[in-house]
Amino acid sequence: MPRSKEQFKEMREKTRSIILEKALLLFANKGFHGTSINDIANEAGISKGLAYNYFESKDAILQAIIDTALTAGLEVMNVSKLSDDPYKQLELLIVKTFDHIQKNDNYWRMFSTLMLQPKLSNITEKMVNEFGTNAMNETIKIFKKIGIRNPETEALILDGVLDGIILHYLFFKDKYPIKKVKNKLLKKYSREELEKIKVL
Amino acid sequence: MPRSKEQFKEMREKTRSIILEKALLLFANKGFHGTSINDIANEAGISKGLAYNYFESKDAILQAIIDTALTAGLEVMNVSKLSDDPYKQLELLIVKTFDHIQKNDNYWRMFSTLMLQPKLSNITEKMVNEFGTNAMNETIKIFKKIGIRNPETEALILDGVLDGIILHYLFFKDKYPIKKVKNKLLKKYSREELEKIKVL
Amino acid sequence: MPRSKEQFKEMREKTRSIILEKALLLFANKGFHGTSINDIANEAGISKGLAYNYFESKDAILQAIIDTALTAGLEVMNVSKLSDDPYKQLELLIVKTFDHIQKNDNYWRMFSTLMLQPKLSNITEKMVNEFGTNAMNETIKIFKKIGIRNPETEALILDGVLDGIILHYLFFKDKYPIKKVKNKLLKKYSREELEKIKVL
Amino acid sequence: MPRSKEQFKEMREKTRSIILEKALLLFANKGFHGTSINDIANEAGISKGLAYNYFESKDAILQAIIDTALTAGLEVMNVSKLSDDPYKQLELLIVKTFDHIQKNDNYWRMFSTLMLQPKLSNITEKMVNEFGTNAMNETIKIFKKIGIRNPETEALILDGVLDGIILHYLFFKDKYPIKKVKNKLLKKYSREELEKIKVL
DNA sequence: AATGAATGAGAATTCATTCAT
DNA sequence: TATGAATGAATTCTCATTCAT
Repeated sequence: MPRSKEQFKEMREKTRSIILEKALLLFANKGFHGTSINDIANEAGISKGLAYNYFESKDAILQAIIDTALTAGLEVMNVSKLSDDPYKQLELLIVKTFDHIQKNDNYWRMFSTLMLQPKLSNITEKMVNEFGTNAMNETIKIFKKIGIRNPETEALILDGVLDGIILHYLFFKDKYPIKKVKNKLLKKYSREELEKIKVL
Repeated sequence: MPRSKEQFKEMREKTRSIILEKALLLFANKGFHGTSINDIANEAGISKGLAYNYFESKDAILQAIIDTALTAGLEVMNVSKLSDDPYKQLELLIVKTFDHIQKNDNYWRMFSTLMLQPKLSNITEKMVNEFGTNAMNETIKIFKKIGIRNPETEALILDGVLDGIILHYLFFKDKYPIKKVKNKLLKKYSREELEKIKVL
Repeated sequence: MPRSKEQFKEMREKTRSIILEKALLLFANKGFHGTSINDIANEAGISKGLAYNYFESKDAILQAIIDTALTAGLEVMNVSKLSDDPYKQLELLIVKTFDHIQKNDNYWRMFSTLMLQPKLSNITEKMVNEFGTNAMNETIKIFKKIGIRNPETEALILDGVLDGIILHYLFFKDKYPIKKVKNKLLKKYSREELEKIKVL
Repeated sequence: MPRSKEQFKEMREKTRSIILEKALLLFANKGFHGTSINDIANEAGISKGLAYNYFESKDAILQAIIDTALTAGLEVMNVSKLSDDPYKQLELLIVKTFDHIQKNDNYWRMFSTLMLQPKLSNITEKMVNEFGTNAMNETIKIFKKIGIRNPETEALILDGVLDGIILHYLFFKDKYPIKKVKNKLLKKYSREELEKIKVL
């Protein structure tokens, strides 16, 4: 008597997510090129062949990881529906970004190593563009609402500082005083401070 | 008539720097893993075997590129001897950093892809630490001189925003409005603006 | 109410022949090596595991196809019981061969790709020998009855020309003027023509 | 001191032809799919990697074998420049074909296994078409010159019988009475016999 | 110093076959 | 009987590194 469709689906779901989980861990720690399918299979406790039952190539595993994260990541940016106050939105954007990175540091470490790797850019490019454009647009909208001069440039700087800090945090991990930096940033982008530089 | 020792040394030096130059170009465009020794040798117009006469491994080529750049890079940070005015120093730091990245974008593109790749971190770690610490110290010193509260955190933010912008610039290249962003940043870190936030 | 044994047997027989039918189609179109058990199972609408319930290996499927066809093929050759006239028999042999190939071109295309593949010859050798010998004997008998000199060599030539034309037809398919060639061949082996060359 | 260009060229030439020679032998005896690069390298006494220094893929080895043989094979067909007499040409065509096959049986055995294999047909198709068309044209020309009715159909039959006999010979090798068959065929296509069937 | 042929240790991928249910 | 997840051995291909000359 064969297993039921549900049972099979469950099995697949479980194995699939183990593969993705372990692959992410390895990609983040050893790099994409430094990780072999063998590594992933061993770590996931399955055979090399089985990995190919789930993903047609190593690239497809990466693709799946990125796709999964893309959805989650875009959600973070979506602060406009949480508040109408642009100052509050700004605060939320910063807070949620820091939160997200701290909770998903493996993913972002992996992603950072890939982002500028030209050979893989067909996989990452879509991600970066979709994500980046989305973040920028959101930030620009906020700055416009606040009434800051040159909202586009100001957005580039905010996104820059966020990404820069993320980069440093990913590299130095626990040695990086992420909390202090976050608070300072929140102050810099608080209503009081922004009022001062509105006309800059 | 045998060549003089000088001539030999000169030739070696020249070949060596051609290898490094071509390797950097390839690493930046195709990634470290995507570039083979063969590629480098072909591009440099020498044989594969000869490349090993100059560098004992592919890693050693990378090492040499990084070492070379480290020296040049550290020079950029050294703004304290150009002026005694901390505001002027800050301006110089920003201007020189942007200049440096624009003139050495291949190097930084390559470096970015490597920085977070743990397998190569024995090579890059030294670089990052030396460079990063140096930059931080310099920036902290300036902020202290200016009398800003929390100079360490402020320095982390400045270094963050610089690195973030560099990252975006490296990724988007000519599509990135680097000039506008630079000017905005210079304003943000000008005497007038800093006076306002001194007590932040 | 359990199904009767008859019903079960019938179902098995049906599934078995679906497998063989689909396998033949795939072998003919993608080659034996180019066809996976998965392909066959999918095409047959069953699971991979079930295929192994019917055949113990991929080779066994091939074996079964060949065996099935062997029986049908041998029937074609059996012209002696349809007429006593050797000229009529010759005509029938040619006509039936052409008919058979046109109706079973998938089978013969598959078979041709296999015939000279030594690794599979343990499977095909029996087939070729049994079939070939049979055809030859039949042809020799006819030529002897007609009274042609060197009936063995003549038979080799007739079998040769038939197989050669089949090969060309299988390769060129609809582009090959099979009808014209058949008619010409029938003339060449007609009573009138054979009388002329009897003493050749 | 490096080897001279000549020395390198010689080395390459030698290794290359060993690879091709051994590959042909293996392809003919074990089939294309039944032969691994490892087999070829072992047989050729070189490392697997070196084989890839000479040919970029297993397909490329096959391609090279076919290309080499194509040139040689086309030469065989070129009987028109050896004599102006169409009867003599016909005789030469038959004799040279038999000779060629006997001397190159490995090649033709390999080729036969490939010809109808759809997956490889992009490699073999060109060969078959070029070769087949050439042979046909040559034969048609001869039959036209002789003044036979339906020279095209007659050519299809001659080419058919030749290919059929080749096929049988390749399969049965020494058990096949190739000499007798050749002589009988020469008689069938001699001036005397053709005169008889001219009007057929 | 210089060449490029040669090696060999992996890497990704495929697929016939087995197995637990 | 039936399913498809799981295995593992084999296969193609890559490339840093060595070596003979």
